[in-house]
Amino acid sequence: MGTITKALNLLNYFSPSHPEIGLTEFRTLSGQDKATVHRHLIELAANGFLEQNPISKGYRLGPAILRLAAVRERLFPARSLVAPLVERLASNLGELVHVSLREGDHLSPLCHHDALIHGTRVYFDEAELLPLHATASGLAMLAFGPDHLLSDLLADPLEASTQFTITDPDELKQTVEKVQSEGVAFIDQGFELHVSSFGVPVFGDLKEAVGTMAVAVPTARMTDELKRKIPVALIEAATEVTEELGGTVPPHLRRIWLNAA
Amino acid sequence: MGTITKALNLLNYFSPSHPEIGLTEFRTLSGQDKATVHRHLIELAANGFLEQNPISKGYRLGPAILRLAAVRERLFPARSLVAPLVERLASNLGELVHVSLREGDHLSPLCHHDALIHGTRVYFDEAELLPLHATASGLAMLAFGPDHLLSDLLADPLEASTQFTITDPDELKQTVEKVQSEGVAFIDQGFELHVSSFGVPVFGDLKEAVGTMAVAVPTARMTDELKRKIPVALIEAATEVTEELGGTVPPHLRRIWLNAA
DNA sequence: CAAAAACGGTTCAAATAATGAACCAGAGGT
DNA sequence: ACCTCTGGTTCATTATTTGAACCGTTTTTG
Repeated sequence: MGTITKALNLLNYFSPSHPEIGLTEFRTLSGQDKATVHRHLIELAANGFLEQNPISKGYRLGPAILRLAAVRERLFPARSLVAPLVERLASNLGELVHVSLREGDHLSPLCHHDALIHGTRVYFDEAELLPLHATASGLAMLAFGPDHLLSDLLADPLEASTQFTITDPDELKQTVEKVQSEGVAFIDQGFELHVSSFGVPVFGDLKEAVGTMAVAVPTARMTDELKRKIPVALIEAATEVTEELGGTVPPHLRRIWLNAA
Repeated sequence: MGTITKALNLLNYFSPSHPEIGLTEFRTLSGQDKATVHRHLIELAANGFLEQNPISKGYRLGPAILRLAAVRERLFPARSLVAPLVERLASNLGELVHVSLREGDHLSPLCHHDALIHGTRVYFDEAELLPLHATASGLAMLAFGPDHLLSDLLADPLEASTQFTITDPDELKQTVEKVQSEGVAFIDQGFELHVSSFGVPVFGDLKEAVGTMAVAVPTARMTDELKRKIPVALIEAATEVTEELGGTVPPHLRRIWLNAA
């Protein structure tokens, strides 16, 4: 692991429940030496990626990130283009919908929306990276994204998020093949207990999936009717998202999706 | 300059007019060896800070930035808190207003708004870092930010953005002192030709300025009336911004501002 | 209230990782 | 068919990163 990766990984420890992180905590989180972490923090701060609270000495995410995000959104306004489609689908289904983009061997939430019409709801953290083998989104990415993802993933043992997470390599391969032939991924409590979800790929300017769109439903509320409705609605919405991103759905998947609808 | 800084600096070459950058162009922009740049790009991409267009082979900003920006905004929603104040002031004055935060020895735009009621308007690029000695915002930061900023800046020769930029160290020192005593910075065409601007500091949880608020006006439109109106309105708005950020205006500056109003 | 633990931060020799000149391979262009 | 411009790779040399030990404060705690 290069120095750059080590430093950038420090940024991933922040989350809404963890707004400010001190030196010692970074050390335990990252498992690296204190001096190393400190120098990385200093350098990240000098570049505006972190800023230090002068009182508590803790670090938090800095303004450079906002600046770059503004540039990215201007160049490639994925978020603002996709958000309305996510909201519409969430309202139609009355369930949580999210679109995520691939970030290395994980998925990074781009935006999400929850209709909030039910008493129970799925907790979704936009700060959290989604694993590929434990989520419906991830399966969709494995099935329609770059080929190397699956083989890379199988190189190491699969980590279980719940007791339902697929950890057997052969089972994962078969599941991915099933998703490839059906065009929609479904996972029951693979990432969070009591949450089931459907996922489909979305495409950028290439033939490989660049991201995914998914619906997450509390398992208790997952009726047969929803199991019919969600894939159809998801396919339709994902097609629109793909178009908004300037991409095209590969012909073979388009045929599968037409049959499913 | 450490490896991390070198890599992160690569991200700063992106701008709305420069959405995608190739390896060779990065090499010329950064002046570093091709192999070095390439490895840095690969590592940034592996962490989601960049993504590569598989057809053109060019790189663009990646999804990790959006994810982190979402976290930062949730933790410290500066942008969303400040935006309405910026819009209101811009509408009141009919001119471009922006709020920027300090990012090392530069200012990083947080948000801006232009009332767009005039035929001519100031071009403002949220991707561009603002120098401290050439902008009204920068002078306000030098005057009320950390002390080391001015001395650090004077260590190297001052770069001229226009023929009106202050490049003489003594003149800069005097100007900063003037800003300290008056509470408001004014610069005429110091950064862009035909643009004049006023700037004031905004404060975070500390006694040092964490950012600035500024109004930029085409010089041709800068009447005596505007020169009276802008500082007063700016002081009022900056006080509100400081409050929104959870900060306080230092007592001595508060007194100066009261006299000015 | 004093001892001690915890925290942020620094130092410097040792070791590892970054570097860059030279080298591939493919895509256009002439 | 040739040249040139692109992105990308290699490997010995070099310089930067590394981390155990150390320092000075702050905050627990017996």
